[in-house]
Amino acid sequence: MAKKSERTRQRIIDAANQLFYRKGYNRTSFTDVVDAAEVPRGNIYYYFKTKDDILKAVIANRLEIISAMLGDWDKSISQPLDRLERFVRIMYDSTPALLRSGCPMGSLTVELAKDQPQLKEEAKALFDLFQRWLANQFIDLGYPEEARDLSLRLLARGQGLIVIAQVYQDPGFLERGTQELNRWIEELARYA
Amino acid sequence: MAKKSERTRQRIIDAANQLFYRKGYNRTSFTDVVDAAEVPRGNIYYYFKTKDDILKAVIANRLEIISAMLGDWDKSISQPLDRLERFVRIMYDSTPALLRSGCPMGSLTVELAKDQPQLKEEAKALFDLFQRWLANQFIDLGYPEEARDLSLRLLARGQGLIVIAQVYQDPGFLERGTQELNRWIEELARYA
DNA sequence: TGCATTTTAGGACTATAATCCAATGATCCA
DNA sequence: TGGATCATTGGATTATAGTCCTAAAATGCA
Repeated sequence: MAKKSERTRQRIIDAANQLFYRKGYNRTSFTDVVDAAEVPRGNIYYYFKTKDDILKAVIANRLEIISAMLGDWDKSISQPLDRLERFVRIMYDSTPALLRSGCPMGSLTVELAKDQPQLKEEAKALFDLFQRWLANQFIDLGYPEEARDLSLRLLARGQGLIVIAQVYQDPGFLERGTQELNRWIEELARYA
Repeated sequence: MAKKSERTRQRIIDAANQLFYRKGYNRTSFTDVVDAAEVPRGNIYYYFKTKDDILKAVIANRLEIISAMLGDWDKSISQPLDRLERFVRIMYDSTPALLRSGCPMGSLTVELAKDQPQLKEEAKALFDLFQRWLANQFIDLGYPEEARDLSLRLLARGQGLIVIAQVYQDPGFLERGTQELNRWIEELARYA
């Protein structure tokens, strides 16, 4: 059982993940992470050489979780239309967190895109994962040519809804916005 | 002539404004600002007691500039449809900066919204300014009831376009997106 | 011109950041 | 069981952050 150390490592990742989301990457300090993870100060360095390494591990962890989720959806939901609506629903279901801290993927990428290009590329992988999955659904829906553009448009509308809902602390706006997204998707499905 | 000191103050604001936009607020240091403004280290404290004060001055400065711009548009453009399209066009015209550093208003507010609520409220004033102006145009267009919601939707779509265009470094996506916004606005105008 | 106020100037100060180390303790296979 | 590797620990280290102070220079008005 090399499990004890594996669990410590995961505790660090989980704590960092939460902090990066709630405070932002650059405003989260090593001290914040070791305190939240309840790991002695020096120990964290055994697992991660730099703060950037922690971020990479956090992103890798998110990628795994999201991959698993999308895989589940692929298994449990047969129609592309329903899958797309499932995607929209997760936004609606996350309303409280989104109002508090924004989109975990969007806010992180926007933060890093400013002047940390390598880290931004890491974060972009989260977008890529969703984007490819969404594009596949649009292909299945009968839009092979437009799939990529449609997926980007859906992502963009989601990002915009979240930003404005957060700025104005308006859950109703998010709700109406996601409903409109569903209408848009259904329309696409109808005229496929 | 109390002008010399006024110009120094403005130099500090301009330098901070650029840096906050390009690097983000929290990653910009006092040292960055004094270096860029070419003001001796200690002197900046004569003008601003804290970094937060600088941010407030930067936001106040942006508000002035944007107010003036919107005022100009009100004067020089008679139709609400044309005014709305002027708004959309400024996004398209700013493509290079948006791809590099995102939306000056959106990225700042998203950064501060995470855990600097007072500063986030300051930044929100930028959104309010645009939002109210946009709502007025939608009122003039014949949508008094829906004006606020329409203005938020337009802001949201803009924010989404910018985020995705930046993530994927895709000016074409921004161009197509703004064109679609224009179509949407024109449709609204047609069926008013 | 002389005095009071404004502005400049550079460095000092404290706090906190990230990183690293060296000693210690636990664990595991030969 | 014993030696080697893995893991823990707290503090040391260095850099940089934001803030502040005091003295000098410049400026503007009486």
